[in-house]
Amino acid sequence: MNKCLFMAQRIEIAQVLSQSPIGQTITVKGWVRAFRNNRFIALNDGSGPGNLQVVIEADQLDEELVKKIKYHACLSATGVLSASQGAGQDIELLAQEIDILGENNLDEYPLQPKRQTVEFLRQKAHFRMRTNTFGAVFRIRHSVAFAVHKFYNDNGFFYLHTPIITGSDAEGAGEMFRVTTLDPENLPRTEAGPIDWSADFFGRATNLTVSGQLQAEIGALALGKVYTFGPTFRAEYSNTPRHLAEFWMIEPEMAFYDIHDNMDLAEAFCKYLIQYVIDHNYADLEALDQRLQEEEKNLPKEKRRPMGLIEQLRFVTDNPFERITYTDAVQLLQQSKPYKKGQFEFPVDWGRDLQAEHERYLVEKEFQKPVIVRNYPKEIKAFYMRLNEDQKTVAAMDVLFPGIGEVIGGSQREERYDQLLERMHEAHVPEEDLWWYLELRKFGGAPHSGFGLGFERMVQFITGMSNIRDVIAFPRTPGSADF
RNA sequence: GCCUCAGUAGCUCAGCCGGUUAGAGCGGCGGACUGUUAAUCCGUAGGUCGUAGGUUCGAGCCCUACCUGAGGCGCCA
Repeated sequence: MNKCLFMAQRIEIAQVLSQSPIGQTITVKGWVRAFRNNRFIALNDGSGPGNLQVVIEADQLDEELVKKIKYHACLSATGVLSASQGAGQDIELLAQEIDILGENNLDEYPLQPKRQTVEFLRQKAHFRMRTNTFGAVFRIRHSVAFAVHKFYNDNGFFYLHTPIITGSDAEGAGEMFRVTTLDPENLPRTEAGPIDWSADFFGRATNLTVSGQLQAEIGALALGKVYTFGPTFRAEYSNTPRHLAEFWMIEPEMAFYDIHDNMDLAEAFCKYLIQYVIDHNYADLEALDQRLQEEEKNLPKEKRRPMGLIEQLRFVTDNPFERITYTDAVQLLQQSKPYKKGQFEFPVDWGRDLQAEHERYLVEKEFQKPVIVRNYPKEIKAFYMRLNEDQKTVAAMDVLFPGIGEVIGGSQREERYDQLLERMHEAHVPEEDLWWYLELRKFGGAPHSGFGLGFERMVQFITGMSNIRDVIAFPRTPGSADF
């Protein structure tokens, strides 16, 4: 833990616990997690999962002040750090001075010092970060975000900010949110009747981005290796524990990378993020691991996770991802037990997309580790993916993780002008909208690849949180945009 | 968007076959407590049973619609 220069006359509890400056007089500030026996305060300031025990002499403090030491009240404590006489902790602060910084009214405060459901806490998003679980989740989320930048910076990538408002709606990545300043009560019309978007702010119809990929390709074909990391918006009515209307996505794009280079990068990237959290947030992981184990105690064995959280993370970093082609995956599925027993709800045929149940079988039963499926039929994939020599498949790849499914989708891009144009026509993508995308191929194009990683899905996997709404501070989902 | 399940005190839940005044634990409030670890002990308050209709002598319980939440599916990251 580095010393912070901007400490506002206090020392952070994470630093106290890691350095144990016994004998020194220090000031800590934080929120009360428990007040026991009129004497012991468990104080947490969010700097880490650990609490500092603050010991008071109640008869030496003002009675009114002691009454204000309540659950989740905020206070400042100054005293001498000492070895603890109690069994539960090594050190404690013998307080000489206590200042209440923010009182709490427990009569109306919704949180309680006990296990509360994530569904309840989600409705109290302004308080939930004060709990052990969400504190751990959001410290880890920060670490993953930081590790993203560190990984790419250390590997020679340039961070490219792609636009959040975009005029292109030709990407086919889902329904978009319209951005407009027009008055919905009084929309300008052309003489023929439709809405006149040329009268809108940008002189054209605009939307929130569903992907920065097409713009990232511009960067890759000039800077070599770039990545984007920003918010992404999908106006899909997706009501699942794995979807958000507003989420964060990381999209690296690399010149001269083929599909295999792309898969190598994707695997190394996933492993790096996980390893970074193991190295920097181990105590938070332990807390989440323990929470999951307690939660699963009451479940029947077959519903429990096959591994503990940390065990599973290590398993992913220590083993190569399985790599198979779509064609092999279909064969494997057709030879599988659930297929033969008719246990799959959806058919498995070459040319159909793999369903969630099929992906789960591959990842959780067949291989029991992350799987990268590549070379999908061109009909079920996007127009910009590179056509393979068989003329039937494209150089697409999906990285599938246990529990959360697809965490990465990517491809080698079609760099051949004529091929791309043909695919655009087949997919009914208007070429006049993407004239610049086509020109990239016309003027000094290059083979290149890239992928998109769903940031929250990765955080979900690393923290073990089962609902994606619990790994983003303020989730946006259909019908819900509170806070 | 489709399907399934749930909604009873602040939270988590029980409530039999439709039958008197709806219960528990935790939390809150009042008090005790100087070595506690989700502290403990004593006392106490707290409910329009999601909403609106309906069936019935009688509805927390049955029926219909709606709202909210969760899970599954589709779409995907």
